[in-house]
Amino acid sequence: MLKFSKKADYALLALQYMAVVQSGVDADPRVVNTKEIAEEHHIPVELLAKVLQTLARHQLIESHHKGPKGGYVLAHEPGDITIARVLEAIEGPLGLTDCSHEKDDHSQCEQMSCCNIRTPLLKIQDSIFQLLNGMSIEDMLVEEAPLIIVESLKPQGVIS
Amino acid sequence: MLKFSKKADYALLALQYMAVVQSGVDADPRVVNTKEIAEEHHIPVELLAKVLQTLARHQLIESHHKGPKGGYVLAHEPGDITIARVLEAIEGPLGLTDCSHEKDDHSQCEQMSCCNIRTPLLKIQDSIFQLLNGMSIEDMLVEEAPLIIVESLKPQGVIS
DNA sequence: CTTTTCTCCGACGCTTTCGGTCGGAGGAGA
DNA sequence: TCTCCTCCGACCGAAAGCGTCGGAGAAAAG
Repeated sequence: MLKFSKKADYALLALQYMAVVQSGVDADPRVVNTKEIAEEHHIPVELLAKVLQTLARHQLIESHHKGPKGGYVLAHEPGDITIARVLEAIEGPLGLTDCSHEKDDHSQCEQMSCCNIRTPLLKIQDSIFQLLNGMSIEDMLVEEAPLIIVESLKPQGVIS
Repeated sequence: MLKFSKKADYALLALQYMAVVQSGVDADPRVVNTKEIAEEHHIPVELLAKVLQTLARHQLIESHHKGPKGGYVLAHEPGDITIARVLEAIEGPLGLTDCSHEKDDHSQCEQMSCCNIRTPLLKIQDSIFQLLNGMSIEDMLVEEAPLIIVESLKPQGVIS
């Protein structure tokens, strides 16, 4: 449960790799193609290609030099590409429950009227969003990942 | 993405309802049966039954008075039943990535040696765990859900 | 004591989503 | 102009999740 899909994993791997190459600390900044990333990380080429297509469609990356010597380039600074944006691009709008988003047909779930756990669940959801929005591809470049502190403040007057 | 399964939703709804009934603020404490919870929340009876079976197998609830006038009772105090425990009971051990847990056959994923995003992802995972362990069924009883603050401290010397 | 009724319990089938694969379109370089 | 390499969209099989059904057991009624 709460597991990232393979596509999400591949997307993060690819973006991190592209950021490393593009920042040019090891070599010259250059465009990278699908095959290179796939072989580097031992993942199926065709599937990664589809993932990169999706990222390009959501304008997180851009395809340059279509043809030989072509490839992808990050469309934004690594610090501007948050984990939340990547996940939303790959897997659509994210939310813990079905009633998290306004449906297009304005239909609401049957349990709405008698749902007593909606509010606390939305709290958890917001916290997770905050978490995923607070970390970006840039934070994945450094060896020491940023320290994230989660603090739970109990409300006054709870049953103890 | 990151969506709870229906079964997890039903489990939380049922546990919250049981806690309310068992605490006896509105009526006398009593055991509750599957049918009552299902009708109260408009969810399929049979599916809820299976969810409650799973919860009982993991000793989060106990079945009493098998037969007429029978039902379930919480096996622990509402404050001791955390969201994380419920999710683990329903959906198995939770983790963002495949390499989160030690496999029984000690096999590790192919990307292990070239995985540069494992550490930051584990950080996020730990934060979510902290979040889910910090909230319990008890916190779902009060109207005002507990305030959860997520704070992200950037490490020193990141690329800016 | 027998019967009935109500409950919990495990196994089965269907639908949807995810993971993976294939062929086609388009552009750059030789 | 030809060839090659890249990106792009559509297709298929597999797995998990969701929902349903019938059976076993125990308590209460007669």
